[in-house]
Amino acid sequence: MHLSETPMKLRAAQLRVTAPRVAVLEELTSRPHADADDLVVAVRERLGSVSVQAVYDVLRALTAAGLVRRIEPAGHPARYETRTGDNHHHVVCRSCGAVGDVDCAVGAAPCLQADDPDGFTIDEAEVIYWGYCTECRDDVPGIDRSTAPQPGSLSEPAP
Amino acid sequence: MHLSETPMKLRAAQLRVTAPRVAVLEELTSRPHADADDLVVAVRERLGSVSVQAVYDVLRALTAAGLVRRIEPAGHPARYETRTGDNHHHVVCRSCGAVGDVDCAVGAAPCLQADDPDGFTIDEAEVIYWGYCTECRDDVPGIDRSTAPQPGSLSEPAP
DNA sequence: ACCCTGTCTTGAACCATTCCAGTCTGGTGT
DNA sequence: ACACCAGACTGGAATGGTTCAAGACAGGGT
Repeated sequence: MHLSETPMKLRAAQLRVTAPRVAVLEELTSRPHADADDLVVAVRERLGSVSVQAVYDVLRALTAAGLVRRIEPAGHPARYETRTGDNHHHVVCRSCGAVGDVDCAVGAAPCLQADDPDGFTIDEAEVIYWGYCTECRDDVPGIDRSTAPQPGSLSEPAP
Repeated sequence: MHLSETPMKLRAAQLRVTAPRVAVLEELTSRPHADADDLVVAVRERLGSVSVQAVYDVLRALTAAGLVRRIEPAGHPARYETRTGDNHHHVVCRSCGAVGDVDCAVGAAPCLQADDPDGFTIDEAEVIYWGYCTECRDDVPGIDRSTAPQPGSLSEPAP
């Protein structure tokens, strides 16, 4: 995979090719689920200096163009990833905020057909799994599904 | 339903019974999915004056005790609801942020069994449906599933 | 009735993100 | 090649929801 194809992606998305954009997009490819701050640091290592706002601006442009997807887990800063278009969801560690990709076991959207959405017109379903990553489960003693803040959805099977 | 049973709920949850707590809990029962600011206003109408921090504090205590559930839709302030423990999810209006309850069509958690969560120990699955409420769909001309920012999960049925 | 723990108040800080005005530059047309 | 201009970047400041800190106060067990 040649990195030089990144500019072509930008072009294909009707976006100008600039150093910050290429840098953000490539860094994001090599480290999925990075947050804005991670990217600022990473891009600065590449280019010497970039303003925080430039990174946010780039991320907004890329998101609008559909090249990156924004994930906003409650209580954590937004994460970004380049894997777009496929129906996948995320696991988030309650402790360290680590994010992992999860393909829905059923493949795509069977339970995502909402039952009676009060007249809402639904166009997207977003699933976030909460739990603990391997490291945090080991670090924090006694963490198991029993110590979770809320019993939560999974622990209540259908009546 | 007597309002006076609210203190008993607090007691049952090992919480002290105070005016702000009773007020927050009862207001939250009568207006589900209220955000912190709504509650500050509502509680002030009842009690004359309460500090914003008291409301946040009460909400945190109630949430920790499992009496209320916190919903944090990306890009909107947190909402709170008293309906806890049952496996239900939410629809959020992209335009006005209105929130509605949705019972999963399948009843409970079939697709919520994550496939290969990278070693994560999952204890909860959170589903948020995005779309437009009845009013906003009418107000903003041309809104339909075709104008949605991202095609999203629902538009991609299983291969 | 007393005391202690936990709750409310006031005030300020926090953080991710956005807004603003100005300067610079990619890329298209001449 | 050159010039032009919409659109990107820079720096600085502001926003808004939420949380922290220190002190005054009060619920409720003893």
